[in-house]
Amino acid sequence: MATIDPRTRRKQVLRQKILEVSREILLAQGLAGLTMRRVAEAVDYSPAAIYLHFQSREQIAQELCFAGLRQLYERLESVTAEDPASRLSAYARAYLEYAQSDPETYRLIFMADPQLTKAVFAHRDAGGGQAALNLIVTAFTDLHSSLKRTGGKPIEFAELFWASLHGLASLRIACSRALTGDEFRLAQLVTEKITGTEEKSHAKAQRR
Amino acid sequence: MATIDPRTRRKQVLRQKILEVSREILLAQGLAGLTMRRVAEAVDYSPAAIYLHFQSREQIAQELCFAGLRQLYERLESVTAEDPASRLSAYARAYLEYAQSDPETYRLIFMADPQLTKAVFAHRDAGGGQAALNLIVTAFTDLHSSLKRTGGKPIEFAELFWASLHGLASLRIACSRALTGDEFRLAQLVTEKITGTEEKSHAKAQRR
DNA sequence: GTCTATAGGCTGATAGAC
DNA sequence: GTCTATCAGCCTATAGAC
Repeated sequence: MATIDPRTRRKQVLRQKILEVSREILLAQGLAGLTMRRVAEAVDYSPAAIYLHFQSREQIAQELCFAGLRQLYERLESVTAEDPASRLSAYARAYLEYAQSDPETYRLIFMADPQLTKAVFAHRDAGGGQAALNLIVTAFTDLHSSLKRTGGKPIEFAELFWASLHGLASLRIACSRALTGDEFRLAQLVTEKITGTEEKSHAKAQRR
Repeated sequence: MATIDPRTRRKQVLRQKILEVSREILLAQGLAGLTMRRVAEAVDYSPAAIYLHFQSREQIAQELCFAGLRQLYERLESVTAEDPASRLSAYARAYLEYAQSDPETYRLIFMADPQLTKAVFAHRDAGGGQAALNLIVTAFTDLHSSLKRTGGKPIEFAELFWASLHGLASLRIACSRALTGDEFRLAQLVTEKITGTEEKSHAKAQRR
């Protein structure tokens, strides 16, 4: 498995470098600014050389999405709170922090191009998308069993939670003026509402 | 005010027709497919003629956004329920129905291009964006006074409500597979959670 | 007002020399 | 592997004839 062949290695390094500069270009200029020519110029090769490592511009975009979803998953996975409600509260914060940290990748994954989004979600295993949602579903399962609730499936609550966070993140990205409130506060609020933990959270807010 | 001059009239008619075909092209091919050449071909004029009615492609896109926001506002405004919680429930449905009825315009307004979104929200008066949010803010004001609640400002609840609906609508548009649940049901659920009217709504669900 | 023609760009992707 | 050169196409916007 370990490829020590220097030639293969150099190729992998260049491939990685292409992805790195692509992410920088994406961040600075958006998807429309991500052109093969610009990528080539940034890694100091000719445009044709890029095609030795990636089949198309589309494939570069897809790999950026996968990398982004992995990062998002890592942020969620690093949450350690045991109490399910606290865990969901931390997920909310982590989710918005990710979107804020790399808004253009977030936009690429969810907003830029429906074809791309569909392709990315089609082979979910390649990214952390499904894994991330699973974390949230598990938290709601834990929450409901701890509260002995019966109404509503955890997957529904998880999707609702996710949609709310996505709404906050994407409105902020699309137009910072759209929301006058702080999205972290709004996320905390919606988490309380969906988990039904308003009373507890006031004490928690004091502790902070 | 009434311009009966036939020349002016013909000009207005053509302008309107340009917007109509633009919306059709947008729906079929997305923003990238909306080019001056295609618009010109669809109205059977030369590309140059379009510039007599619109300064640029960007301006056409903006006017489509304004028209879309007006339509969204009309749908919300036609809601008549007096009880604030029921009104919000109906707003949720109307909002999702609008997004579903014209997904590419919805995408254009909120997802396609941050510059465009910012421009549209910058002169809000031109569209129904601010007016629509005001309806929701009013409903939350009514709700809170009827419930004699003190915690949280109505504008926060309104923005949260909006963001949740936008999250549902935009995830559905970006990737129909992303949400496994029915978004109307999820919207009903989040409305109940945010308004805190879960008990009532069960009775309501029966009545339907 | 409407046309033709065109300036002046940009793009993704490939063929073929080295 | 990497290059140069290029194909084949797209685009917005404008100048100037009619």
